[in-house]
Parts: sequence; C-alpha cells; structure tokens
Amino acid sequence: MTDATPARRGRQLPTADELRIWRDFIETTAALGSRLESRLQSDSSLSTGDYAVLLALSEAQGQAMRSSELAAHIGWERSRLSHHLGRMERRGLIRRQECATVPRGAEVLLTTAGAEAFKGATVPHLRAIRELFVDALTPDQIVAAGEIATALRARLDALRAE
Amino acid sequence: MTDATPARRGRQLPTADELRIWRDFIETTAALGSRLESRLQSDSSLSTGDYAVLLALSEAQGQAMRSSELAAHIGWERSRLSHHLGRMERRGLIRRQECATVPRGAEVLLTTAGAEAFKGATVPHLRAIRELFVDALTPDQIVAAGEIATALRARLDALRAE
DNA sequence: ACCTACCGGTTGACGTGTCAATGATGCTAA
DNA sequence: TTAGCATCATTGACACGTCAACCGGTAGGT
Repeated sequence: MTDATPARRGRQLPTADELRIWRDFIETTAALGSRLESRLQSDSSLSTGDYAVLLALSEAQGQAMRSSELAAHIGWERSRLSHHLGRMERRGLIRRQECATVPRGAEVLLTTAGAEAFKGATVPHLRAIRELFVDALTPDQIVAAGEIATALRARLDALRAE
Repeated sequence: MTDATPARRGRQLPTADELRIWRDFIETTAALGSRLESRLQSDSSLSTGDYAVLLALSEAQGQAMRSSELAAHIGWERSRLSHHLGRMERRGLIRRQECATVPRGAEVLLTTAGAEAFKGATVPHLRAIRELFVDALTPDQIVAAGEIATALRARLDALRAE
C-alpha cells in the first residue's frame, strides 16, 4: 500500500497537493469534533469526555466499574481519567468509593443524576452525529471514511509498536 | 447528496454500522492529530499552534503581522491568539509592539529565535505528515479523504450559516 | 460637544490534557 | 525477612481553548 506508484518512491516530503489535502482533512475533522462537543454541551451540559464515561458506566454491571478498567475501556490514561472523575464528582455525575474486592482499587459509580444526564444526552447526541457526519456524506463516502480510519489506525499502531 | 437512498429517508438516528464508523473515524483522526502534535513537540519543542503562528509570520512581509490579521489568517479567535502569543513571547519566539499605522493595533514580530525554531521544525514536521498520513493511505484513499473533508466542511459551514 | 456603539486586544476563570512525581499496596527474589 | 519492583490511583505544574468581561480609543448621530 505504501509507495505503490513509482512517482512516490524515494520522496521524503509530501507534495503540495498532499499537503493541501492533509490540512483540509485534519482541520475539518478537528472542527467536526469541536462542533460535536459544543452541540453536546448546549444540549446536555456534558462534554464528550463526560459522555464517554457515562456511556461506559451505563453499560457496566451495576453501573459501576473499577477506575483502571474504565480507563482501559475508553482508552484514556489513568491520570486523565482521575482528573476528569474529580470534575464529574464535583458535579454529582459519579461517585467514587474504595473497592471491596481489589485493594487500592477505586470503584466508580454512576449516580442517578449521572444516569439521567446521560439518558437525556443520548438522543440529541446521536442526532448531531447524523446531521454532521452521516448526512454530510454519501453512503460510499461513509464506507471510505471507515476504511481510511482503519488504514490510519493501522499505521499509528505500527509506528507505536516499533 | 443527503438522504440519497430510500432506506435513509425519515430515520433520525444513525445505524449501528454508521455509529461504529463514526467512532473509528473521529477517534482515529483525533489520535492522528495528537500523534503529530507530540512528534512536533519532541522534534522541535513546538506545538502545532506555535507552528501555525510561525508559519504565518515567516511568510508575511517583514516577518510581521497585525494581531487580528494573523488571527484571521490562521482562523483563530482573537482571545485564543492573545493567550498563545503571550506564551510564545515568554519563550522568545515572537515579540509584540504597538502598531505605528493602526492606532490600538498590535504588531506581532518574528524573532530570530522564532525563525530558527520554525526552520528546524519544518522538515521533520512534513516528514511526520508523510509517514502518518500520506504513506498510510493509497492514492485513491488520499483523494477520497480530500473529498470527505470537503463534504464535511460544507456541512459544517451550511449549519453554521443557518 | 456628548453619548453611544463598535473595534482591537487583553484578561480572568475555568474545563481539559499531558507529564512527571508521589503514595500506598501487594509480589517476588536474594 | 527484607529489598526491590510493579500496580492502582492521585496530585501538581503547566499548556491549551473557550467564554465572558473588560479597557481604551475611534466613529456616528443627535
């Protein structure tokens, strides 16, 4: 897949066309993310981070999860999660308590306020995804977007492993 | 382009497939952005914000620009730019002075340290873009990525205008 | 002349993210 | 037993972004 055409071989830097597409792509996806963020914020007073945490907890057994389990599930560093949980706890969306089974473990619990906030956020959030992403693209483009994401992810993973 | 197929008409929420692609897409592009950020950071001790500012100033007449002109050029809010320039000024990358021509205007100047930092950052940064983006995709996928970005941008602009 | 309204830019408060350091606790090997 | 060592989680310092308030000055309308 890499360097498939002769013209690409041996070149070190992107062409002007590639660079333009890169800029369009990275800036537009960033703008898309922040638009989603602000939609979620005004619809529900939640950030996408809050949403990710609440989603994971909602689907968990007993609406509770060990902290590092949660971090792994949503792909965050523990430090980030810890800061975020602190803010969410202040707002009453979750609670933390000592974990009975694992020493030194922290159990994160969904509060009723958290569950309700999540419930109220879901439909507007999904609707926003549809408006801003699904409806913006043709079915072919959606498939292509999935393939592009997969290819980029593979590259990121390959370079991380190395 | 929107609601092109009968099956899509009238539905409010994304399907499970669309949602999966959405998540892959938005998370992967976000990861790509932060990987680029950290590459730039370790190669050059610059953030992508620093890079954008330095790039604009490098290309400007006299390597200087009015503050709000600069903000418009790179598409930032004035407040964001002001904060960022404060940090960059502390590090000696730029300088600010009263603008001679426009009363109440601030002129942003590139320092020699800033120019050198930018010069040293360019090649590694472009190389990283090639490795992480261009080389990860087939030529067709790059074209598709450009078209997807264009379509998403059009949607964002349309909804912002409304 | 005066009041108002905008304009360019800064500031403060706060949410968010990363990195490195710190505690607290168990596991393992000399 | 004890000296490391990894693991789980938190913390502090700092960079970055947004929002709203603010400040100083210019321009228009009366």
